[in-house]
This record gives sequence, C-alpha cells and structure tokens, in this order.
Amino acid sequence: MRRSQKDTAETRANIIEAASQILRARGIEATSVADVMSAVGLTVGGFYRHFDSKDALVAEAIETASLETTARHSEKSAGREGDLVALLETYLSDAHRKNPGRGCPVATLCSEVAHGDKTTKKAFTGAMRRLFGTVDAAIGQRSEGDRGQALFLSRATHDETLACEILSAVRERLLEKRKSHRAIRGKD
Amino acid sequence: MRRSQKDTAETRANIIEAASQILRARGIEATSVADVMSAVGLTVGGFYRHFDSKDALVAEAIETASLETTARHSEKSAGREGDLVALLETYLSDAHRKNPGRGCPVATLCSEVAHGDKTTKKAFTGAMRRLFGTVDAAIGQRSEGDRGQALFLSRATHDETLACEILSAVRERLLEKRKSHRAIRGKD
DNA sequence: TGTACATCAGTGAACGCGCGTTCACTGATGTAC
DNA sequence: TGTACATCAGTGAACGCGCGTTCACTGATGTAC
Repeated sequence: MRRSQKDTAETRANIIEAASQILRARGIEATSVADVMSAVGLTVGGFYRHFDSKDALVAEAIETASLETTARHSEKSAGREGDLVALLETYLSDAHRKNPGRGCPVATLCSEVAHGDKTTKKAFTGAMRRLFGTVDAAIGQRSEGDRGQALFLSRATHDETLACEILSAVRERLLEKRKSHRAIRGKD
Repeated sequence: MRRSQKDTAETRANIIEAASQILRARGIEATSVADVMSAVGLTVGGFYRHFDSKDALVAEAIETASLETTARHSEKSAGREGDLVALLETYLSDAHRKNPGRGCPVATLCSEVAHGDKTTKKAFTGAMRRLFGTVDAAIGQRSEGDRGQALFLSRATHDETLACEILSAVRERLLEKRKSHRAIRGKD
C-alpha cells in the first residue's frame, strides 16, 4: 500500500545505504537487487518505484559511500592539515582491509568499475577525486592518490583527460623521485 | 572425435591463451566459458575435458598473463637494471591503459579477485609478486609496487602475512617520505 | 473540516535470459595382443 | 606389422539456477471539491 512521503524518502535512503555496504563488501556483479532489498526488509518488486535500474542504484551507492568515508577522514584529522598519521592509521589499517563494507569504495571497486556503465564510472570518478583530495591534504603535496593506483584508476574513469593526466603525472613524478634518490646516494 | 596428444595439448594452451586475453579485457564475471571456447573455435561441451571448472581456468589464465607481461618487461629493459624509463613507457602508457587484454593482469583484476575463490587468489598473489619484482628492479629499491595499490592488493591475496606486510611497509614508507620531504623544505 | 477518488509504495509471482555444468553420442587415436 | 578394441576430445542439447525487470494487484496516502 501507499506510504507517506517521509516514509518513502526514508526507504530510498535505506536502500542506498544498504547497497553502499553490500556493494563494497561483495562487489557490484555479486550483489543482486534482491540482496539489497531484503537487507532493508522489503521485496524486489518495490525496487523500481525508487530507481530506474540496478546501475542507477550502484551510482548513488558509490557516491554515498565516497562522501561518508571522506567525511570520516576529515573528521579524524580534525581539520589539522597534513595529518598523515591519522590517515595511515585508518586508511591503511588492517581494520580497513578486513571491513570493505564500511571502507573506501575506490579500493573495493577499482577494477570492476572499468567494466561498468557510464553512470557508474562517473560516480566512481567523483569518488577518486575525493580520495586524491584526502591523500593530498594528508601528505601536503599533490600525490595522484600516491601513484601506484595510476593504471587501474585511469581505466576506471570515464574522463579521458583525467585518465591521461593521471598517467603522465605519475610518470614524471617517478622519474623525479629516482633522480633525487640517486642524488642522495651519490649514484650516476 | 578423439584427437592426438599433441592436438590436445595445443587446444589446452589455446584455451588458456584466449582466456587470459578475454579475462583481462572484460573481467572474470563478465567472461563466460562459452565466450572463451568460441574464441578458440570450439563449443562449450569440450571445455571440461581440459579443466575441472571455470575457476581452474581463471587461475591458469592469470598465471599465464602474468608470466607473459613480466617477460615482456624484462625483455624491454634488456637486462639493464633499474631501467625505469622503459617500464614507464610501457607499463604507465596510454597504450597499456587502452589494451588491458594484453596488459598487466594485476591492474585489470585487482578488485574483482578479492571476491574470487582461493585458487584464483593464489594465482593473483603470484602475479602481484612478479609485478613488485619488476617495479623494484626498475626503481632500484623495494617499492611494494609503489604504494598506492596497497589496500586493494592486500585484499586480493590469500596470504595473510603478505597482506599485513604490504600495509605496514607502505605505512612506514610514507612516513619516512614525509620526513625527508619536510627536511628538504626546512619545515617542522 | 469531510468526503470521494486518484495516486502510488510495496507484494509476490512471472518473464526471458545467460550462466556453469552435465550428458549421451561420435569417431579418430592409442594400445594390447 | 596388423588387427580389435578401449579411450577420450569434441558436439550440441539439456539441466537447474539466479539474475534484472515487469506486472496485476492491494490498500493507505494525498488531493480536489
């Protein structure tokens, strides 16, 4: 039966929240619409009153997950710029590794998103940008998400310019880095 | 009808080769056994004469892809140690980004493997180790695959010790790095 | 404020589809004599 | 070396299953008067 506008909005939010956790924990393809709906205590049929398709939900869930984790990180560093210790203790922790469902969506979905549709890629690109921002702030310099991710992140975005930038920036950085490394060691 | 031993071995190799390309291009879940078999010019039914399951094929395909790309990189750098330029021009190139089917399996499958079975994770862990080796050789120092990949790679291995090592090594490295960065800039 | 009716959130069964795997069958290959 | 037979690589149809999506239906909610 019909629900009040408040209830409807609440249900929608619940679906997104549940999806954002299940997707991060199990991956996109391994998560069914029915899984998400039953996690909220509803049946599949009602899903399409809230979303056009599974892809639409995935995009919103990624966005929500990204906003949540970004907020958590800036909260932990409590506004102090360059709080690298706080970031490392949360982001690169075993707790984060073992709890993908509440963690960074970029880390969990990076390679799967490369085969997703455009809406998904767009949401993921937003999440990537936020992650870069967090890392940059903690390190105190531009880092491109600290490099290694370059190739698979460049594949996961729909934005061709960004993809090229990521790769070329990282190439330059690594060369620079070796140069300074050799200078210190007196090699070459 | 029955084939000669030579033909049988050849077919098996063809299946692995085809799978290694299609898997890298489309991802594991998006690649069906039928896709792979028809790429080799055979029908699905015959598949199980060569492999116990799709998972078994995936594991072998990852191994093959990894060995191929590692060989290509050490060939390009022609034995010169620390040939970072050669690695960057191939690994972090737009060509590599746009041709996942012939590229590094670690980059394409990193997040999907985290939800795969143990055989798959083992094969992937081997591929990771080879990638680390390649990067280390080019940079001339231990790099843990140059860091950023830390979190999702730690999730993609079945090896708990390795997972922990990756994370803690990267944490230490980043702290060290900031220290030297600050020393140079005269901050702190 | 009260009433009559259109709207629509949620149900639960059904749809078509593609998947991994199995199976009876065919006939060339390998082997035992 | 020749023959008779067991083996098994590959075929193509079938299996059960879970998926995303649709649909007729129900009844509380929102709205027009």
